[in-house]
Amino acid sequence: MTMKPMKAGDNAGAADNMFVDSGEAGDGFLRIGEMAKKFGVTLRTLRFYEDKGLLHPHRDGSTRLYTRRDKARLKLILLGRKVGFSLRDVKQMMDLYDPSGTNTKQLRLALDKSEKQLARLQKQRDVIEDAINELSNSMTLVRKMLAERSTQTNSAA
Amino acid sequence: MTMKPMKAGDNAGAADNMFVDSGEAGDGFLRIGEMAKKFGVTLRTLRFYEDKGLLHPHRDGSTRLYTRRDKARLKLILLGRKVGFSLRDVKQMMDLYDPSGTNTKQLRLALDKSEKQLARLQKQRDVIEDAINELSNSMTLVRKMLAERSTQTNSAA
DNA sequence: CCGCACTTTTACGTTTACGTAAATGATATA
DNA sequence: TATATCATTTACGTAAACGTAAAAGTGCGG
Repeated sequence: MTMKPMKAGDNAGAADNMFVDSGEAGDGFLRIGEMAKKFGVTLRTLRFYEDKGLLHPHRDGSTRLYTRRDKARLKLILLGRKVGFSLRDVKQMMDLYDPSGTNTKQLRLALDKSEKQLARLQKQRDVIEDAINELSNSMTLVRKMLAERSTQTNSAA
Repeated sequence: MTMKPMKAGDNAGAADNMFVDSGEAGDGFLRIGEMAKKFGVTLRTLRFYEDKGLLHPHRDGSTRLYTRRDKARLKLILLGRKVGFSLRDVKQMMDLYDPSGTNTKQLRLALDKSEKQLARLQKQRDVIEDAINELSNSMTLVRKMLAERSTQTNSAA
């Protein structure tokens, strides 16, 4: 009876309860490879996040074991990245999290940062719109120049 | 009396200038500081562009002298940057410019690159729109959480 | 002749989020 | 045992577009 270490991808939505805190080996602990696959990131990324203090997986000897908490944190990190926060910002916000409190300060900070980030995003969008317009204009010009060249039989500068 | 070696094959009096200069040193030759001020870039930027082969100002000894041609090129560079081209792309397109030809190949390359860049820009815009929406949603959530917290107990008088 | 503004070259620093070895260890299967 | 897969740490590399000294040369007014 070989207890395999369970290939990643087979345990996607199984153990997801919030109150299991087994001291020994319980399922729901992912090794780095499984964690990476589950979230579509690389091993390097997970180690990097840990190095930056964003994740704190348990250890079995030297092997990282990711818990439900780590999954929640990673989910937040990836959301933060998606909306354009730097990892530093994400960390700053996460560091304020206190499971035994109201987290009002954390929420305020998050909201504050979010407002600024939203402004940045809107500005970026405007810049891009501008670029799109300018580029479109240039392309129209170039197309005209090419059209002229192809209708002309010959010419010299 | 320093006779600067004028390039013979250049465009003598071509109708290409868009600005009238006021602070030039000599016959329409700008020194680096004037050039920088005129275009709103730093000295470092001009030297950097030269180092990358995007600009080729003349020299009076060791002093850079920017001609009308350099101004036109810089204008193009800055336009390229604005619409999101890399300096490498800009160089690649400029390197194909031949004042004695029809420049069909250059125009085609520019158009090709432009189409791809336009696609990238539109994609970026979409990503940003996505981010804006996600962030807005998160903010709504956070606001609700904060509202709950403040309607519960207390309140700072 | 002095000082000051301007310019020159060289070259390392900055930013962000990882990529990419290199060398080694641990576990599992054949 | 041999092989394969997964894991570890350390640390330099990457990309883009310059920033920022550092140390020295050039030109002009006073």
